[in-house]
Amino acid sequence: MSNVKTRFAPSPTGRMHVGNLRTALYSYLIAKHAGGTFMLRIEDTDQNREMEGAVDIIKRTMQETGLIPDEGPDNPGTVGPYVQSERVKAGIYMKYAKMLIEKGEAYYCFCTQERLDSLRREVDGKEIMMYDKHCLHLSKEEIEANLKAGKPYVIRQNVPNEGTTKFEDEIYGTIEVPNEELDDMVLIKSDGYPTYNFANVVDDHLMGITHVVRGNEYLSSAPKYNRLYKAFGWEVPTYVHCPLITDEEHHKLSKRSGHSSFEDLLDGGFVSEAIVNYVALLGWSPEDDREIFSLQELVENFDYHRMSKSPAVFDMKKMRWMNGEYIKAMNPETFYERAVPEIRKVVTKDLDLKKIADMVKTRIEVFPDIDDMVGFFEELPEYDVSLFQNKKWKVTPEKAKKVLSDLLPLLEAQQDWSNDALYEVLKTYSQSEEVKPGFTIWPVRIAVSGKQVTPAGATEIMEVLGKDESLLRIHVALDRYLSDF
RNA sequence: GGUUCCUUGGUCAAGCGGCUAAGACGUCGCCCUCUCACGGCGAAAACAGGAGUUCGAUUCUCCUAGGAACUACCA
Repeated sequence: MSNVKTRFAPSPTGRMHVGNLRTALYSYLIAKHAGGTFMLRIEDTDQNREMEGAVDIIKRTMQETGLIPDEGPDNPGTVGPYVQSERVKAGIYMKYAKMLIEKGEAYYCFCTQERLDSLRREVDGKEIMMYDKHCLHLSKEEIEANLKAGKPYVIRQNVPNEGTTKFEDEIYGTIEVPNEELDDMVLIKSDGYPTYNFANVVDDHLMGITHVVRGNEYLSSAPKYNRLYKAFGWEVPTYVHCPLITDEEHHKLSKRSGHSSFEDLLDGGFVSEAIVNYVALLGWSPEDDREIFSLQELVENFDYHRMSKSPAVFDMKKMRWMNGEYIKAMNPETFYERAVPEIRKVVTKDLDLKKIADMVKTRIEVFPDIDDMVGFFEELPEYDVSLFQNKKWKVTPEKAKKVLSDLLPLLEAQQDWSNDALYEVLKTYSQSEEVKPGFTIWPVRIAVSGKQVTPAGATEIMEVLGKDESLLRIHVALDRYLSDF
């Protein structure tokens, strides 16, 4: 057992978008590849943004993706509690914040919202604010008096205005930031809750996290966290910042961007293994050309030193391709189970669903693709007579009419309505007429399906449709669509 | 605006001083074929620009340009 310990620390604000999912995945992989521990911590320090049921979504997502935490709210280890609101109640954060005040690394701030607002200014349409250290200069007496008077306060980190702060990231190397750029960020909010900035440092240390894996949006604030570790005299963890995942406009994926959450993808007919697999390859590549990886195979192969720095666009096309690969690799039973509900949306008749499922398996990328493909089994769609036209086989409506009229008595006499037998009938007829089988089959396909493109051969379709329905459809073609020719 | 990071085909990416610059998705073509798909074969398509360092830069350094992230009592 190695001593590597990572954590996934989401805040329960809704569905999990794929950027978060990938962070969780990389965090898991780094721990598991090293034989270490993977932990889940819930960061619910913002009561305003918290969403009912979001914790369940997180847990369910981790369950479905296989990213099972070794420690977490449901299976506590020795460093709990694993939910930050519970840690607040235990007084953990306040205790450490006060330690920082004693060291002069933090201070009480009693500034009102109005005063803070007055510090705000707008640049390029964006509002920016830098705290002016006003309360740093309060005397001991003033602070005491304010506290006694019950004035609301926050606790801020005290960052000097000179010098620079640097830290090491495993992916990005040394990052150095001038201190004057570092705001005196709030550590403890006026409601007594810690901010992410503070809770995260305290918890990661207390919970023994060795590798902090998180999104690259924290890269520029990481120096501030480093100052906190140093102020406490704690060992700084290994940082692994992951490159961003963006939409096709190259903007960070956010909850607002739509079909980008794990659950949205599941709803859209993607399988979770494919999602995990695809997302793993956004920002990391193996040594060889392999692209299909199970979670276990990822654990074996994942070396975080091969992570890339540049942001990656989430490409729905490739995601779909990969999902198609997983669908094709599914065993027929599993596929059948997942396909039936989709087929049932459009086919209510008592047909052989197993055969229909087999037809679509290599033709879809995502389950809802099935809908458009098999609707004609339920009901013959309206179609245009021009569909009978085919340049490759040189079929015209006139010729189609002859073929179908010729075939009708042969098919009516046909007993064995299996695909093979039916194909024989068509082939034999073609030979006697001295035409290619394709010439004969084309009109049959149109008549029987009302479509030029079908997920199966014409005779397979007839087999599923059954004799009565097939003949009925050929009659419809002759009487309704081809009567004028 | 400031700070930080990023920059190989449309997209994901390999490359870690010397290569005809991999591979995958997508696109296009051909083959297979009872249409479509699957499968097979093939094609088009990239080192942002400029200075250095070097015998030699996609690879190292600097500058420019472009993009992104951050800049909250959100995480």
